[in-house]
Amino acid sequence: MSTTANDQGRDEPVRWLDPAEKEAWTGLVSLVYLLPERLEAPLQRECGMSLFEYLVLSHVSEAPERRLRMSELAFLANGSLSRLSNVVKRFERRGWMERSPDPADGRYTLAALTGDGYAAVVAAAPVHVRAVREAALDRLDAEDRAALARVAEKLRVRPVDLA
Amino acid sequence: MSTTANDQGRDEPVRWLDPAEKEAWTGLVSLVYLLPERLEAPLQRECGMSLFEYLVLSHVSEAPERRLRMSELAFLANGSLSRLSNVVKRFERRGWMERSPDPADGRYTLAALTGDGYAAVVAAAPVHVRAVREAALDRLDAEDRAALARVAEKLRVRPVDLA
DNA sequence: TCGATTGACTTCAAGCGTGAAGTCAAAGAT
DNA sequence: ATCTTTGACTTCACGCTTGAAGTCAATCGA
Repeated sequence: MSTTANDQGRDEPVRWLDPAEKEAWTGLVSLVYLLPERLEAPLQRECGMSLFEYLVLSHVSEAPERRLRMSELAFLANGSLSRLSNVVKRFERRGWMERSPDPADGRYTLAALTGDGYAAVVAAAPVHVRAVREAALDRLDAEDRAALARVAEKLRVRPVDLA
Repeated sequence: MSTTANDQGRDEPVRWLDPAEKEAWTGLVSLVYLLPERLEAPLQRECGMSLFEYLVLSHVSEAPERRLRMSELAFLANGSLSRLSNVVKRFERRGWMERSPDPADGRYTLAALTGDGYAAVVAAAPVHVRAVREAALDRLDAEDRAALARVAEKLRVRPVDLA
């Protein structure tokens, strides 16, 4: 069913997409589906980790004392708490991360990088950056990149808004 | 590990991201992770289908005689053949699609919508369009939308390139 | 002081995607 | 005519995400 078809009935009329909107939308959908795989493949092949796993490790590596609260980390990595919890559990098994209650407030859990975890993300960073350049950044000019940042800012939703 | 950190060693020097590049990249990553869920939720809740499932049905509904070759459909929906095969198998079980060898060339499989399948996508279309508008299009101006289409064209990779 | 409430986080069963392995039709070579 | 090669597609085991259900710490009200 084309999203430019006629109103199919509902309380308020459906505002179908015009051609320019459809082009933008189709483009966005293709990015959403095709881009992750292109970022994942080199990371999986060369470092044995997914893009999400890389992002998690990367955010923690940049935090003070290389530790973050799980809720903050979930937000930074754009994932759910349950997804993050499963991922960090796997990292604990690999010896890459450790979890502990936050001394300041027991309701929070801190996730910290181990030495092995830090080494893994340091090794993966160049692979990731190379993939990011090849898949995206090097194919865009400054105007494109500015537009991406602008669009993302306008569309971004904080996980709290999903609750 | 920040993607703006120093070279960690490799054959050719790593071209770390500058601040503008990092902002664009961070924005793109958040789109890739957060957008699908916002499109999925209303479709799952109101129509019992995922975004990918909707896209598959939608493309077939727009094809001549509401039938397409699996390879073409996989391309249009931005998914792999094995993913599509699994999805269409589920659609067959629901009574929404049928598969048959292409009479013109037995190497190809045709996927066709049934009456029930067509009704399902017709019902889902307004839900999808509403979600697309709320999550993305209505938050962007014409310049943003043009930029999205342009960026997607530059980054788009056809599935054949992934082989 | 104590019970109720709220929010952070974990767990795990169910469902889905991936990708290697396999099947099959058509094309090409001999 | 027959065998080999190629490409389309399917299958299925494995691993991952989701989200409901549950646990636990801190806060609030009586």
